[in-house]
Amino acid sequence: MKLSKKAEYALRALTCLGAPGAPPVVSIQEIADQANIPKKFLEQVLLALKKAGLVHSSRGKAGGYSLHTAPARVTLGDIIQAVDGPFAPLPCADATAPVACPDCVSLEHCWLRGVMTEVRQAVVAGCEQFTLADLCRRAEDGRRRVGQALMYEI
Amino acid sequence: MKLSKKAEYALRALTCLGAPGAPPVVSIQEIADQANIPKKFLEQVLLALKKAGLVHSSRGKAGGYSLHTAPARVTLGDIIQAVDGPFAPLPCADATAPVACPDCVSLEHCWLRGVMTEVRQAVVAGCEQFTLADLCRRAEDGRRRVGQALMYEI
DNA sequence: GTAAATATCTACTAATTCTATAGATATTAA
DNA sequence: TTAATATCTATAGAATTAGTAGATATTTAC
Repeated sequence: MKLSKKAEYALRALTCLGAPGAPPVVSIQEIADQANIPKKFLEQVLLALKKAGLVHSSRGKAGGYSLHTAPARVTLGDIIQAVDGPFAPLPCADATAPVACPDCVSLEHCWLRGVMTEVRQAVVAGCEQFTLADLCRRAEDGRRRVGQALMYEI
Repeated sequence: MKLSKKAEYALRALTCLGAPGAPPVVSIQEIADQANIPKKFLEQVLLALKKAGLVHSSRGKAGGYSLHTAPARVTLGDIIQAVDGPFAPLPCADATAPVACPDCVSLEHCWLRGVMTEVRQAVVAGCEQFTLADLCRRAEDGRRRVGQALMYEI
């Protein structure tokens, strides 16, 4: 129940791309600078976001990243799961590919499975309340109060 | 977003203590055997549960552990937080002792704090749907279908 | 009062996961 | 052809989680 650095960086990077006035394409280096993220680590984060279809990339000179989906259609849950993998308190409570836990003889008889499935759903619902558009708006509000230098303040 | 072994063992141990027909006091050794938990690790789990006021212990011959609170008044959230610490996606979104995150200049200006606070509340709500009594009932149902040997099947 | 069974405490080791870095390669535009 | 960029694979370092070891304190029964 703790936000990973990967997820934190993903949120910062995406709000960077979705910030009002942001250029249409932003390089890894620029994102790393603005959002205060180790560049090589950010690479991996952006790759994951790309794999999940959240960003688009272009190579070569003047290349970089841009949002692939409208900020209002991307939820906080989408972002976290893109970099950290699916929410699943137990292997048997995974939404799409449930498998039996090591100590269990079968999925069906696990007495925690139903419980953990509902917990997962609650987490997902909690994360789907918020869209990237919300995050960008909040980040912008924060910047207005504190100054442009703090783009990367989470 | 993954249940720790500590939490898993805590759930098994407590359902062990709260099982219908369980003796009023159960030793660590007996819990470890019934619930298939490494004994020395279980020690630490039970100490944490005791510190959180969920179980009571007695030493000496015929000593052991018993539930301190009625199963219907203990939630899944209480149990997980007792062994894993408070739910807090970010340090600034802790329910009782919020502190600024490393990259933040202050709590107040963090644009993620409000978001993560609501996410935490959703998780807590998801975990408070279930009480230890629910878990014990589900575990008992599972045992009836599969056989007493599978007490420890999560 | 002694022995046996128990919980408690402190410390350590092992395994795993998370975070970050390194370096080579491919692509694009000027 | 060069410079700026993304991509890929591998690895190192740090932190957390999981598990183990051994000594100590407490209680009951005899």
